[in-house]
Amino acid sequence: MSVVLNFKSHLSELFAQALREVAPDVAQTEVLIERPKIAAHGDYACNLAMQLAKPLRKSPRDIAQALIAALPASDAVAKVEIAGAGFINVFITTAAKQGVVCGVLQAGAGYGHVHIGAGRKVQVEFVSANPTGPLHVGHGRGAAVGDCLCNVLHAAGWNVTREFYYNDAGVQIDNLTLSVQLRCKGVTPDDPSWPEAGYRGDYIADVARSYMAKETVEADDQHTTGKGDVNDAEAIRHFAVAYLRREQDLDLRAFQVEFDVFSLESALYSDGKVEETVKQLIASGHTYEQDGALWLRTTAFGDDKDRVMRKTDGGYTYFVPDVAYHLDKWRRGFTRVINEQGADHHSTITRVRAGLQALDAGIPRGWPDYVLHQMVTVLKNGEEVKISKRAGSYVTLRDLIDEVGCDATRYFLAARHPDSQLVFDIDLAKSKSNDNPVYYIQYAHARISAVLAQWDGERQALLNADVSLLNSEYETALLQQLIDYPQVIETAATELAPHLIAFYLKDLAADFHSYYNASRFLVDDEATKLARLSLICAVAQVMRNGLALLGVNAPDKM
RNA sequence: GCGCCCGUAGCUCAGCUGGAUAGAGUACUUGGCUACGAACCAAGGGGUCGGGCGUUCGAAUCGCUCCGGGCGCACCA
Repeated sequence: MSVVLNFKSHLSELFAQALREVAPDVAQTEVLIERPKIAAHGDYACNLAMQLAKPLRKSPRDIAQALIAALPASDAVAKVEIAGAGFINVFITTAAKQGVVCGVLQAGAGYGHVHIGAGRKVQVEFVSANPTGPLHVGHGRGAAVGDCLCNVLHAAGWNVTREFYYNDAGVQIDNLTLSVQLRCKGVTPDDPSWPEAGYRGDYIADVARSYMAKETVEADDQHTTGKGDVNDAEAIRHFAVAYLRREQDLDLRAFQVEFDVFSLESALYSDGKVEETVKQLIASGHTYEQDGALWLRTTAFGDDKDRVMRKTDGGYTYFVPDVAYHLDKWRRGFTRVINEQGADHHSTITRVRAGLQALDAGIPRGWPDYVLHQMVTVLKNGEEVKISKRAGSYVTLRDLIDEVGCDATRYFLAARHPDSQLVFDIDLAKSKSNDNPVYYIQYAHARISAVLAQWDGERQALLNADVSLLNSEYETALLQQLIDYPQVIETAATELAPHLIAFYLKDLAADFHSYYNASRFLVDDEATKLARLSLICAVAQVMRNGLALLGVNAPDKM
């Protein structure tokens, strides 16, 4: 008997065959296999008969009857029945389900990986904060969601590149330079002369102090030393950017997020890529001069108004290097790019895509993809927290990591649908109790580790356990969870919804805790003991795999 | 005013490309450690899925509309 590890696709194939025989005319109909919510409705259900009722002008139940008669035999299928309006419910044999234990133990860390990506390249750009201050909670959400998404895509068979884009040029950096310079001169933000757009956080003073003390900072393998000259704006700019990039790098390291590539906006200028993009846009005929500025006719590509490319002062708006940057991504061979960013930047989507279309470079209309996360509100003692000492006007990612730890921060920031606003409750994330889902999941893993540690056998023996002994309701539920895991990864990857992993793990942990309370593992009967241990060993493996996708530790003790 | 996102139990949220009786956690009420870790488990109450109309055999899910909340509408990023 061959081991079936993906029942959904297996059944889908069986029904497709039956369909070709029963109704060749509509054999193109997509076969959907779903998991019913109620156990009495079987393990899998197919609604094909109901879909075909109209085109075939027959009753769903008659069609279901015919489909069942034509269904090829399979070792994995125990029973097929018609229910309700014409659902076809399929029951999987327990033997086939029990096979998953061996499957998990053999595949190990690779269990759950699927191949929908087929090794294709995908670039995920996330965080991409301006080097003008420490990372804030919003960047944290971007980091958690983006990193988890990358892990999920990798597990789904994609060849992933993580990229961070630094906007180290432009007006924001001018403001940063000015702010640091003023601090060097001893001017503080409460002084009346402090500019409206200036940065007010305490960290600006740190940068100024470090620059004046001629310290050396290291960022991206480059060493930058403060010149100590209050009047050299260029030196201050250079130093401030390096200083803050290092600071952000340290924030990311503390959050255990790593990038493959860092791209700099300034490099797009020095490499001539911005100029080249402008020339190409002009050549494509979608630009015009008006009021002393150069405009791009983005309205021709779905934007609600045209955009300025070159300002009257001769500088380019951020939009031009953005287009140049994305053209560069395309030329690097990324036919798929996903930009993860805060929803407050959503207006750039239309603009960047319009700019790329205007280039006539053969880039598809909907390229690149976007995942936008909504805003984060931080709550403490039931009240919203809006400021931090260091940054002044916002809560930093570092504040959260220091207060609740890396694991809990990552979990909470990744465990929500990106589309919904997030309330980060510091008290909840900190609580080492049953109301904290992170500990709930980690505790399940630690419990399994503790049981296995007390068992004096060889792990290898678990591979030969008689899994046919696993047939209690608790065991059946866990087997089904293990079977579902690859499907969860597939859905999370196609929907770009990493939060599904977090919910899955909570469900898996819940089923395990129930099992734990209802049964003993280290029993006298050797066969029973091995069977149960092999199951919980497989559960622990899947927990490790899933937690790794979230970037959360799976501790053996806590 | 225009665009994007959201509205599901008191609170925080799931609900996969429409499916059968809408689910968790938390809070509240009860019960379970001389048993592998009680950071756990079991049981109970709690809902016009924001309102309305439509499409469909079938809608929390799709479409339209209204109400409410967030974000964005720069020659800032």
